[in-house]
Amino acid sequence: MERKRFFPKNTMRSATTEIPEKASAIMDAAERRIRTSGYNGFSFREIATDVGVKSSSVHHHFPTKPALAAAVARRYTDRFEAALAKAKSVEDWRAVFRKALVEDGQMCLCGVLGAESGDLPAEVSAEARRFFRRSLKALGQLYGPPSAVSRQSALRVMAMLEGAMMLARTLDDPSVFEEATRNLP
Amino acid sequence: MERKRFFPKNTMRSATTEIPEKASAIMDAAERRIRTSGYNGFSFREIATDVGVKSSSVHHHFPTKPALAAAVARRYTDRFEAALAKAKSVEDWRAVFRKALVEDGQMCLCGVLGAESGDLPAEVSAEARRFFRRSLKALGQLYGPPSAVSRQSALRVMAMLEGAMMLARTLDDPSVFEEATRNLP
DNA sequence: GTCTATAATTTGATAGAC
DNA sequence: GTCTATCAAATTATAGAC
Repeated sequence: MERKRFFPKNTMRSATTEIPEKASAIMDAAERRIRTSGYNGFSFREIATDVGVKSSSVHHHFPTKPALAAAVARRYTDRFEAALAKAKSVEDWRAVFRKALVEDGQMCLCGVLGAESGDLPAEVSAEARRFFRRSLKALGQLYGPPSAVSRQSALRVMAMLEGAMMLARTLDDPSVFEEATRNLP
Repeated sequence: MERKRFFPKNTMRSATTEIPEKASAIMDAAERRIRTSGYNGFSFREIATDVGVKSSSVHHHFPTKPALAAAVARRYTDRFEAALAKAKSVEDWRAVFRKALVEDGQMCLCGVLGAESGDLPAEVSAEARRFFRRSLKALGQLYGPPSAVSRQSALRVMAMLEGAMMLARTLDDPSVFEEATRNLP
């Protein structure tokens, strides 16, 4: 028994993202594929199959592949920042990366994009760059006011977390992540 | 004026690799492409164009795409180990990564493959795994005989170098690598 | 919004002449 | 070993009916 709706079904917005349900499902599928195979490793048809529609319907929501990937990266950055908005220590950061790796078995989306950023569409590499600029700024604040020292600490931690994730996945051994990131500065 | 040859021209071997000249040129092109765009980011036709032949000629030297990528990764590992055979400190390791990044503007081949290792052909991901296993072993020896401590040091340094490379490339700023990897343990 | 149909291109791979 | 020619499949993307 459905209750009366304040909005027609198709235009309902999720409380957090303001993105239509179907577009959200498409982005979910695309995010999973990109985090597994990279930007060049997914197709509109795969995404369509994942969601249960045809590829032309995916194009209706996202006109081009770069546009879809950029939207996914932007949402990823938003969620990442929300998850770490209240982070008090580098251990909170470590926990977010660990969770993605161990529970979801996934890489950092922007780590994957960054690795192949050599010839990514401009709008996609721009989102990857934005992710790291913002993350480094937030991470640096854990080490005091902006300075050469706090910046270096942020760079070291970010490099470590991203590198450890890639190593753990390649070696198919989560303990690699635990070992590499134990006792971060 | 050519001197007499001991081998027909086509089967001359390079002194270091024992790989025919043409196959070597194909691997050079493939390596450059993979380190820029990843495994899913290159095609036989692009490689053929780079080398100045047709794609069917590439297939003559390497029957399939996974076979070509695996051969490239194997040769990369060999060269990497040769370059670091006499390494006395972690600074030597850092120098090799820096050179690739700054002088050649390229990522670590196996770092790129590792990032998209989620659905790589088995023979390709196996080579990426082999690269890191062997590298970690060699790197650990800088920190004394095999132990939990030397293993952890190797993991930390490797994660840092790979992560710093990816960060520097994504942000298009070599100083990111310098900062992140200054004063490695 | 989703579908069918299709265009235009690219992909990995093979057959066979030279 | 390299070429031409070709294949079957997949790719991104668009037009238009419902």
